[in-house]
Amino acid sequence: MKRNQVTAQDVARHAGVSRVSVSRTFTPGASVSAKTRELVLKSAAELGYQVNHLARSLHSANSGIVALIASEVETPHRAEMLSVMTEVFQSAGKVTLLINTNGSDASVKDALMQAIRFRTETAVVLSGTPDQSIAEACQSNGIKLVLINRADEIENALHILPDNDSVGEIALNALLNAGCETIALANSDTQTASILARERSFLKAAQARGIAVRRCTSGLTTYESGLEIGTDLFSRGTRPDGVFCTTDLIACGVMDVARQRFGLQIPQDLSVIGFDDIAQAGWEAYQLTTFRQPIEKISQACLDWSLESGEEGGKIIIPVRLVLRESLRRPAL
Amino acid sequence: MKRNQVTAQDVARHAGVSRVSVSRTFTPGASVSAKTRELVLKSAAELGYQVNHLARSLHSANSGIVALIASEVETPHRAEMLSVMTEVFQSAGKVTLLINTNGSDASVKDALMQAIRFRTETAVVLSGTPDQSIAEACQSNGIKLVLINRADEIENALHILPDNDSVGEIALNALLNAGCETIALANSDTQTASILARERSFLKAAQARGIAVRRCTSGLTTYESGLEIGTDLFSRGTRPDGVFCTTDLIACGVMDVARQRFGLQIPQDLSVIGFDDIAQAGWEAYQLTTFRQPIEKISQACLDWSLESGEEGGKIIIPVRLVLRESLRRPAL
DNA sequence: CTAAATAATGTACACGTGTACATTTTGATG
DNA sequence: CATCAAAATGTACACGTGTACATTATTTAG
Repeated sequence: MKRNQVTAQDVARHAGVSRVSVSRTFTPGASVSAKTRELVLKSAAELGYQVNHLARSLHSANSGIVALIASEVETPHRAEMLSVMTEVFQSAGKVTLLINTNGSDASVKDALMQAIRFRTETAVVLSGTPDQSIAEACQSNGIKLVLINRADEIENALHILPDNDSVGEIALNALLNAGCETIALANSDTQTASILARERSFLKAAQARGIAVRRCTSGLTTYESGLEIGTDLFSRGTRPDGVFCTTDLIACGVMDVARQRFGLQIPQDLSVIGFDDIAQAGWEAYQLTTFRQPIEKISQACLDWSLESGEEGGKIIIPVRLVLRESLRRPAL
Repeated sequence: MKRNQVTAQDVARHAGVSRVSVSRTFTPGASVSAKTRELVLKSAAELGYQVNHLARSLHSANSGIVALIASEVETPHRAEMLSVMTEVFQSAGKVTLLINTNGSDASVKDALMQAIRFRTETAVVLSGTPDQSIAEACQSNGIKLVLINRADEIENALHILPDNDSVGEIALNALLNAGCETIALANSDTQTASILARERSFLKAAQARGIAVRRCTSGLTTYESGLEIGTDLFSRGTRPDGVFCTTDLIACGVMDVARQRFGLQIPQDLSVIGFDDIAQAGWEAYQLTTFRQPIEKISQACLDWSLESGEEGGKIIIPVRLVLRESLRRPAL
């Protein structure tokens, strides 16, 4: 019950050379005469031969495989992240295993187990937090661990996270500069490290100035939650005229419900700030002022660290930038 | 320069059993006593051992790897597709290699070469069209080929495409039922098989009824193209009051420019139909009537065929369904 | 042309795993 | 306890590749 595939042996026979000559032809820097290389390449092309990287990688140190572990892949921000990540890793000759951790809590562990089974060089965790035991299992199998937007510290892993602490101050300033007087914060109920950090820094900045903030949370980090939060915000109590949403999806929901159900004009009646700079934030219907993370830089940092030989982890704080659009009454300076 | 990893040998030593016993413990249906199995599992957990699937797969027929080949992964429809596909394949114990073919034409070929190198069981091509030579190379390496939304026929490959031919008739009827009198078609300039097919079937249906259709195309299949097309549609000639857009992204652009720049009300002044049913189509700001493909079914069909032992290809036409929302004046019956 | 140096090829083994076959252990039956 | 069947374990090899080492062919230096 063997699978039918073209092997180096087949090419060797077809080209009338030895099997090692085939191997050497496809090994950069190996010693083969121009003539036999020619023969081998021709036969390989004819037979449709490609080096079996699975076999190669059980001999050499590197498998050339990187695992991307993420949930909610269909979400705009995640999808962009994955797109850039795959591009960056591919341009370095790596190949990416996309492991979808939908829902289940245990699934991050399962995902990392898969990463081990396929002897991934690196595992980039974009959602969920691995516990120490599985992290150790990764490392004892020579797998480097990168955590994106995770607060929890894991020994020897690389942590990449946006500068959430400075976000609150910037957002608050922008809202105040826009002339907002009743400030609100819209967040999901998800206990994700990064959105909690944004919330915390916003509340802290407000407290430092003695400004009251109405905090309104609901559901998951989705557009639909934005609708709910918006409904709650505008139908009860004093209407806020400035909202910081921890996510663009939530912001879009808040904006839509503000306009459609409450007849509010943006930015005349309401200023909104989001986070992520998803494609829709730039759409005419929203023109949302939001924070952008340099996804390319994050991906590049992942790759660079992944290629390093060292073992020690680290922490990279990525600066974020406020992208000014029309959802603020007067652009902040 | 060996990589440090835990092997079955290590586990065997640690558990005081033979290496094969370890192998058998992780091979369903193999004969191991409960006692040694216990020992092995305990040691494996302690050492963080996971079976090396790369090594396993060069002995057995199946690698357990499936390749998803796509460009524009950050796009809503693609992202959803990938999300569902990975879920479906993962639930069957497979692992997915995401290969991003951004831009370059040759890159589909490169992607398939990667698929061969990693001895993928199946390669699902979501964008770009492979030529016959590389398709043959895949098959001589035992890789099954699935083409999604590709018109070109490839020997022994599975072709899955939506029922584009019936789309035109349905869309036209819906627009006419909504009372539209000046009909337009908005499309990108991309020569993608599926959107060309939709355009053709729409024009054909209109011609069969003697209805004139203004055809307006521009750029890539993006939101921004929608803006351009919309600008062109509403600033020159008779204003259409019904538009079929071959893609939701284009539809969103058309809707936005219609409202923001031309003050048109939807659906009072303009009825719009899209295709794909991306998440944004359901957002309050759009409420776009659009066609939905059963992505889960498509993915499942992929998986099923992938698991089949047979070699022969086939063609599956997937029915599409019109999702009625508020972008049509009067809902079609 | 010979000797030495270099390049090219061949041989043998290693990587980590699964499995056919042979062997040993266990358990059941008389 | 003896006998036999079944279960468990061990041995040896295979999967497709890379590479150290030995060997042969080719080039260079003298």
